[in-house]
Amino acid sequence: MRVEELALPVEAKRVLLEHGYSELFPPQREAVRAGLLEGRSIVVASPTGSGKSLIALLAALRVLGEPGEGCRVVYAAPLRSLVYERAGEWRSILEKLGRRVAVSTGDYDRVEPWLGEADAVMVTYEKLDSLLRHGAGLLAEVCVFIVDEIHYVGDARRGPVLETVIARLMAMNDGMQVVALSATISNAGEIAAWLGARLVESSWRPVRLREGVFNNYVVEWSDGEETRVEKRTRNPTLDAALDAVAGGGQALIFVNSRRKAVELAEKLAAAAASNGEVRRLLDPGGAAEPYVEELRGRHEHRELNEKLARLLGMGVGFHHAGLASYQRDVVEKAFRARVLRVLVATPTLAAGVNLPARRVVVDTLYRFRSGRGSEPIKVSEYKQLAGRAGRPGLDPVGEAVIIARTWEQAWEALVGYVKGEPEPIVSKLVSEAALRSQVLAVVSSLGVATVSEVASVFERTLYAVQVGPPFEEVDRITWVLDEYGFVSRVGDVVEATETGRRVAELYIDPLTGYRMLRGLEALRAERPPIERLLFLSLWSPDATRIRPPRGLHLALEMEAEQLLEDLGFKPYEEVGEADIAVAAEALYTADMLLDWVMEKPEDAILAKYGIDPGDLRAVVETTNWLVYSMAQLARITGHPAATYLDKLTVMVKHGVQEELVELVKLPGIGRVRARRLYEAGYRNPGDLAGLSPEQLASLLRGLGEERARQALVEAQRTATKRETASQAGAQRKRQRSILDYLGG
DNA sequence: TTCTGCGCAATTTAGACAGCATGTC
DNA sequence: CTAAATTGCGCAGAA
Repeated sequence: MRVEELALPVEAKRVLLEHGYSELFPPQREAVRAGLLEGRSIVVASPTGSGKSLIALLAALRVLGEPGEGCRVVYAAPLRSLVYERAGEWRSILEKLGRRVAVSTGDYDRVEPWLGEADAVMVTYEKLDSLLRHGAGLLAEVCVFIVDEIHYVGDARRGPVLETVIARLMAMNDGMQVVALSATISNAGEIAAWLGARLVESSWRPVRLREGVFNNYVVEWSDGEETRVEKRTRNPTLDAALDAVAGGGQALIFVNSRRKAVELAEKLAAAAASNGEVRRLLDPGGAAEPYVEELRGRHEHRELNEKLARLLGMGVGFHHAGLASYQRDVVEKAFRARVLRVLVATPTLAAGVNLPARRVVVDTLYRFRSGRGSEPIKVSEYKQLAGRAGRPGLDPVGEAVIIARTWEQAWEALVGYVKGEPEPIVSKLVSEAALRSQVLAVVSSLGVATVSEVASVFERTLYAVQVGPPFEEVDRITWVLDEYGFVSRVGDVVEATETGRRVAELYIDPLTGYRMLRGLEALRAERPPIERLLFLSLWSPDATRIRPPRGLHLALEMEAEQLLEDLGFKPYEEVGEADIAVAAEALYTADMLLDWVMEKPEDAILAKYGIDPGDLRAVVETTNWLVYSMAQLARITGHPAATYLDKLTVMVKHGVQEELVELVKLPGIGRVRARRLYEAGYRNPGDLAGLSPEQLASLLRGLGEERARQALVEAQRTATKRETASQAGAQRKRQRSILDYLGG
């Protein structure tokens, strides 16, 4: 079946051909035969790389393929990176057809103001949930809903969001086409039945996959063949990788800890240094230079950049979530350019962007899970890793190799994983945390409703299909929310309170909101101590925390107990031991954030707390959101610290003291430059008025004149707006909501 | 007094979603 | 209240 033959508008087909799509892959053909282009709902369960993204695009083109009214297409995926990657393709194609594609994720900077008029809206699951909570009108006009990686419904943390969103969207849009894309799963039929969809199952891959188990320097492949592996480094994992490199391919090693990722990369580099053959196998020659320079040229993250640069220069890399995003980018690009022959990575790489290699080496099938010790990963997780093997066009066959350390392990790997079947997807909707959040969202959007009306929203979830409608659980949760003060329940009738509605919109866990409000009661002042405010944000189920070293545990816990008591929470009575341990972590993380807002240099913070750039970024990002939420809660409850919390939001985001809050809002001005300006006597945007772009640029190292000009324009704008605002006097502006720019 | 080697105890252990366009006398 | 792997520590004995 060829693209030309498809029942799509001529123009759409022309653009597809232009982009190199001509012949359909088998799963794509089957999807079309199953009615993809007639608007049938479809579940496609097939391996990574089998062409599911074109299936999604075809579904969009069915309704957006020619100019005219059309209707809305929503695409949802679990990771921002996936949304952006897909959006790039969609834009290049749909925009040629006069359609508007909007991307909306939690990255505020990238929200298009015209989201409300977009033809295609591309979002993360949570963002879609958030749009629903804000009552975005566009969601009632969806005719095609594409859910990528739908197997995430089985994920304990994110699955409940996904299945509720799907249920609500299906209920809102009768006859909506649902196109769900999934990895291979064992109960795809059940998922299809849930969605009222036809099932397309396929094991077809663009490159054949061979799986095997390494034991005692012999790889036993699933087809019974055996290959000997040469001992080059005496480390089985590295030798299994080098074996593929010797054959002209690249290898991707998956490990279960960051330390191991770095360690293996270093070991391989050491082997290259002492062994000529290994060195020749890996040597990137001058090709590594641009990547190495990019890292050495930065003046922050010195230690990590030097380590990474040294390794990249030898053709080896590591990759994990502790890296800053530019560092990850460099590593990914270098691997794609085949400058790196071996890359050692944690599972980030398997879930995120597409980065295949001829051979995938799975160092271990075990992973640590807090509270449960080391336990075997799921078969589906292994399949996800193995699925990265084989670069289309470059490798004749992809190979996945599991490293076994004993005969027993080898047997388990072969029988349980290589020949194993992925687990079925099971709904995780009914958990306290998931339900309280989702039930509040539903109550909040329904207005006044009976408990059974609320519960009926969950009738179209996967949980309802697998277990039955969760009526009793929903009923119970409404009482919990009533206790928190976010819902008022009288008899069987429920209604969200004002704070309840705001908590739902802010997208924080109701427990987070409840704790914040209670804690704020004990901090009734205009300027409560920063560390207490930070602690309150960090002691929440939504927060990202860093782990204190063991030695500090006892002291931190004692301090945490005291702090909890001061904030009005009774340790051991209402706050359990586990939450006190969380509080100790929160305290430690608050210490770090305090250094951050005191403008301690980033590298000094990383060293002091033993963390990597990516960790600091994660803490800053989530805490910024939580402090913002706390500020909002303070505002609507008339708390005196509201204004100060607004400032703290900016201080956390940029890592600055209070006096730099205004300066740091200017584009191109971060914590370092703002401090420089301040010390030079420019204490707020208005002070910059007399400066020319050249003057500003020369004042701030590394800032180009164009960026300087933009900063000055913004400074000018801020200064005048302030004047008009004060002239406007008592006239109070309506509280803005997200709807103002959603057009909902 | 300092260094080395051994065995046991202590320590550590992946990832990444969400809000928002301001506020003074 | 889990478990594998690595690091840290204390101690004995040698230099």
